[in-house]
Amino acid sequence: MESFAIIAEPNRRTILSLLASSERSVGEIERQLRMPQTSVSKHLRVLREAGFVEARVEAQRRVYRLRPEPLMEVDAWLAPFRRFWTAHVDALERHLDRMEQPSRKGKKR
Amino acid sequence: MESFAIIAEPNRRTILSLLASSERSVGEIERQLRMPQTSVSKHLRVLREAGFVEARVEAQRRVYRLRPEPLMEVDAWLAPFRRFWTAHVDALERHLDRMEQPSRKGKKR
DNA sequence: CGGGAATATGAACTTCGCGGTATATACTCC
DNA sequence: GGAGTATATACCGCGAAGTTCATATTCCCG
Repeated sequence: MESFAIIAEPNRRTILSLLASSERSVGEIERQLRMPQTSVSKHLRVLREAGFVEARVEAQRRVYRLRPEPLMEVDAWLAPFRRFWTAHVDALERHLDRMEQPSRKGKKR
Repeated sequence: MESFAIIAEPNRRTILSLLASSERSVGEIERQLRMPQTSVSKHLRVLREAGFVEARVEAQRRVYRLRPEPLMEVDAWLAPFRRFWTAHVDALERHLDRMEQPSRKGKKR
């Protein structure tokens, strides 16, 4: 599966967000997110195969942690659009500036 | 459908990227991306209903242009992870620094 | 060694979205 | 008003992915 499809799944995004704060075992994820263990394991498998996470074995636990690369890709795809929406917000601000009650002539800032 | 699911579709991402440079009519998209008109129209409908694009009617053409909000949401979701991978890249760089052939003692830079 | 905890895997079922084909709607120009 | 162009919609079939239930595997410990 492909990076964008991976993060299209809400449960997987939740798992990723959880792991963003720190690494966690399957059981911890299971309990904190109140989702069935089998489901957690499968999502983790998908995430692992796509390189979003990696697992360290610790006795009978598997501790999962984030890996940065795939999300960096997503971020890279978004980059070209940022120009666009900052421009938009600027335009909106200028617009609102012109809207702003014309009684007061001395502009703030 | 939800923002992340929308951009999970490769053709839709391509359309969005195309519109990032400038607005375009359905026919222009159809030709530049070599994809069937009916398919383009459907994807545009999905994108429109999710707020990624909006259409202006111009005679018998519809000219589509980007709207920033949904992609900004995606960007916002990504934000917390940026901390994470900049930290990682830094660690990697330090690691590579230590790896770097120890014969030469005077560091470059 | 046997039982229990932690995690993974497999199978069956269901839902959903995409692609394709056919058709409808809307506008323009003669 | 009829032909042609531009775009949208409806219906269908198929495959992919998610959920659940059952079971397998691995490890710990008394």
